[in-house]
Amino acid sequence: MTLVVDDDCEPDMSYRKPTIEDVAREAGVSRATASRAMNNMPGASGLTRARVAEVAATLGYRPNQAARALASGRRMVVDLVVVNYDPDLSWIGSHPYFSRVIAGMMSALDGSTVHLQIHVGLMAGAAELIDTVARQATVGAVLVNVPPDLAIRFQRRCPRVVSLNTPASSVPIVESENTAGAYTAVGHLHQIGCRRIAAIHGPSINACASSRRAGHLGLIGDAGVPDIAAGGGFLREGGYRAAAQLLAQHPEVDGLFVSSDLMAAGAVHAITATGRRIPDDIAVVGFDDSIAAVCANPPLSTMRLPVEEMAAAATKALLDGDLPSSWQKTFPVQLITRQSTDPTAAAYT
Amino acid sequence: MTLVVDDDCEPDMSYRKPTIEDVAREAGVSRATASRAMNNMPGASGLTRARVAEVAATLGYRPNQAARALASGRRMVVDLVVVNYDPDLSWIGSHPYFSRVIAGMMSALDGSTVHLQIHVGLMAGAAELIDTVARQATVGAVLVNVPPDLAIRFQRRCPRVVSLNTPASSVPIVESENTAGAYTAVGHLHQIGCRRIAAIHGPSINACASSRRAGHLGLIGDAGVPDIAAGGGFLREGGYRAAAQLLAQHPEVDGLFVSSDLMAAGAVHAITATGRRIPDDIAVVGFDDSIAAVCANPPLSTMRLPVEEMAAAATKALLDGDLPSSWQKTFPVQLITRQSTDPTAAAYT
DNA sequence: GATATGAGCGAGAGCGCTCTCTTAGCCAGC
DNA sequence: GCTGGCTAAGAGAGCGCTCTCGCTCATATC
Repeated sequence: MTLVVDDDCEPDMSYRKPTIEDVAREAGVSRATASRAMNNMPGASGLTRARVAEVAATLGYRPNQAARALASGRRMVVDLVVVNYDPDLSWIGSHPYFSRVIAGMMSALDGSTVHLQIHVGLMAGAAELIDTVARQATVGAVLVNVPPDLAIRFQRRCPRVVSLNTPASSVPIVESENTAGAYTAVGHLHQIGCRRIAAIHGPSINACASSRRAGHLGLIGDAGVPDIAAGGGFLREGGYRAAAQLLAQHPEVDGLFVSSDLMAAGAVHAITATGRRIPDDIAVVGFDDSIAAVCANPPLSTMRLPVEEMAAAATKALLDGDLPSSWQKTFPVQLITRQSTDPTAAAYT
Repeated sequence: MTLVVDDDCEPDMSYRKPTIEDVAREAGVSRATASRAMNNMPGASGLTRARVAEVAATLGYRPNQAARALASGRRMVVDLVVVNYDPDLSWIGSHPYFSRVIAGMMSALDGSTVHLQIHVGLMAGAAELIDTVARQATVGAVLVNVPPDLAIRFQRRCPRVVSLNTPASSVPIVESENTAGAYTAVGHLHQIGCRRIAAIHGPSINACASSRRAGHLGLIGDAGVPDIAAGGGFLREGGYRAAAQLLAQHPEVDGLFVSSDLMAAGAVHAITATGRRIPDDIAVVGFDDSIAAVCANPPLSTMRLPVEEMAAAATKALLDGDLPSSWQKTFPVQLITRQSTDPTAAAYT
C-alpha cells in the first residue's frame, strides 16, 4: 500500500488552515469549550457559543474531518439508504434514477471530506438495515424508496435524515411536483387530441407512483375521459406487460401515460410489437427524463425530474445540519416534448 | 458485486480492531518499522517486510484511514479523472458508461474509508487538470478517456495511476477485449447471413474505438465482405447521423455494427426513420451492453463489457498499492443476443 | 585498523480533534 | 456561614497513524 507523496508543492508556506486551537485562542476560551460550543454540546453558555461561532465564521474555520473521526471514533459519512428488490450493485449502472441520485449527492459532497456510503437492502430485511444505519449514522442519511413507517423509525433513532420523494409525517423531505407533473403530462396527451388515454402506474406502495396516479386521475376527471389503467413495477418488464395487457383489453387506446421512462421503454416495445405506430396510433408520455426516454424508439416525450438537484439539496441540508422535522423542499417538473407525441419534433432534443 | 458496507461496528465490546501497534508488537518490531514495511517505504529489510505482512494478514489488520489522513495531512481519496466535453456533472446520470465506472469504483471502495473524488475536465484544459490532480493525489487515480500523452504525464508526477481502456506505454491498465469483441460482434452478423455489413466507429482518437475498428476490419477481411463505415462520436447524435449517411450512400446494407450502444440507439432511430425494419432489413449489433441497449427498440444485441468489474479491479489495484508500471488486467467481453439480430429472441433478456 | 557510508530500526513528537476529569464560581438551603 | 449541588470552563489524555531524528551495526574505503 503505497501512499507517500513527494512533497514538492505548497508554495505558500505562511498560510495555515485555522484549527480549533486558533478559534479557541481568538475567542478567549479553551479548545474543549470551543468544541462544545460548535458541536451544540451542553456545557457552554449562550454568550460563549455566540462568540465562538462568530470567531469561527470570521476565521473561516472548517473542522478537520480526519481528526474528528480519529478522536471520536466516528467517520463522517452521508448514508444513502435504498430499499430495493435487487441487492446487486450493478443496478447503479442500469437504473437511471439511482445513478442520478448518486451524481447529485456527489456534487453536493464535492470539496468536503464527507463520504458517501450506500446501503441497499431488500424490503424483507429493511427494518434491520434501518436500525443499523441509524445507529451508526454521522452526518445523516438520505432515504430513497424507504416506506414511511421505516423512515419514521429511522428518524426516531437518528433525526438527521431526509427522505427523497417519499413523504412520511415529520420526516424532512425533498420532493418533486409529481401530481402536477402527471396532470401536465396527461393534459399534453389530451391537448394533442387523445381521447382514450390509458395509464401505466408504478407500484401503489411507492409514493411517487401514487402522486402521479393522482395527477392522472385529476386530469381525466377534469377532461371527462375514461380511466383505463394498469400497473407495472417501475421497470421495463412491467411496462411491457402492462402495455400488452392494456392494448389487448382496450384496442381503442390512442394515448398512453407511463409513470416512468423505464416502463415506457418497455411499453414502447409492446406497442410496436402489435404493429401500432407511435405517435400516429398511440402517443406516449413518460416520466423522469432519464436516458431511457431518449434511447427509446421513438424518443419519448416526458416530464423532466431534476433528480440531481433534488439529491444535492437533500445532501446539503444534511451537511448544514440543524434540520427541523418540518424541513422540506419541492422541485417543479417540466414537460419535454419529443417524437412520441409530436411527429414534427426534432430528431434530437 | 455487493453493495452493503457495515463491516465496522460489531456489538462485541471485548473485540478491538487491531492497530499498527498490535501488528508491530506481534512482529517484534517498532511501530515505525511496521509502518515502513506496510507502506513500501525504504528502510525496512525484506525479511522484516515479509514478517510484518504476514502478521498483518493473520491479524486482519486494516489501517485506520482517519488516523493516517490526520498524521500525514493527506486525505485518502481515489481520483477518477475523466476528460470529456461536458463539464456538467449531470452526465453521470445520462452516460451509462461513466455511471457504471462509478458503481464499480464504489464497490471496490466499499468498507474502506477512502473517498471517490471525481474530476471532469475539458480536453482543452486537460493538461492542467492532470497536473493538479497528480500533485494532490493520495491513493491514486483512475483515468478514463485520458489521451496517452496525458496519462504518461500523470504517471511522471504520480505513479499510482491506472488507465481504463486507454493504453499508454508504461501506464498500468485495465482493459477489455475490444478487438476480439468487435470481431465476435461482426462475426455474429455474418453468421446470421449479413453480407453487406456496415460499421459505425467511435472517434479514432479513442483507444476503444480503434480497437473495435480493428476487430471489425479483421472480420470483414477474413469473411471477405466490403468495408463500409462511418464515424460517430460515441454519442446518440453521432450514431444517428452516421447511420443516416450510411443508408443514403449504401442502401444495400443488411447488417450494422455500432461501436457503442448509445450510438446504436441513435442509429436505430435513423434506420427506422427510413422505413427499414430491424432485424429483417438490417440487423444491428451494439457494444457495451449499457441500458441504452435494452431501452432501444428493438432491444439491441450487443457485446457485454464488464465495466463495473473493470473499474473495481482498477480501484483495488490502487488500494493495494505496489503497482508496477507493467501491471495490466484484461477482461473478456461477451455476446448478448437480443431482437436486433434475432427476431425470435425473448422480449426480455 | 580507523573512518566514512548507509541501511535498518526505534523513540518520540506530533496531526486536530473529542471527551473525561477536574476545578472555579455561583446560588439555594439549613 | 457552611455545605451541597449545579453549571461553565479548562487541563490533559488520548485516537492510530506518519515521519523526523538519531542510534546501531555491517560493509566499503583509505
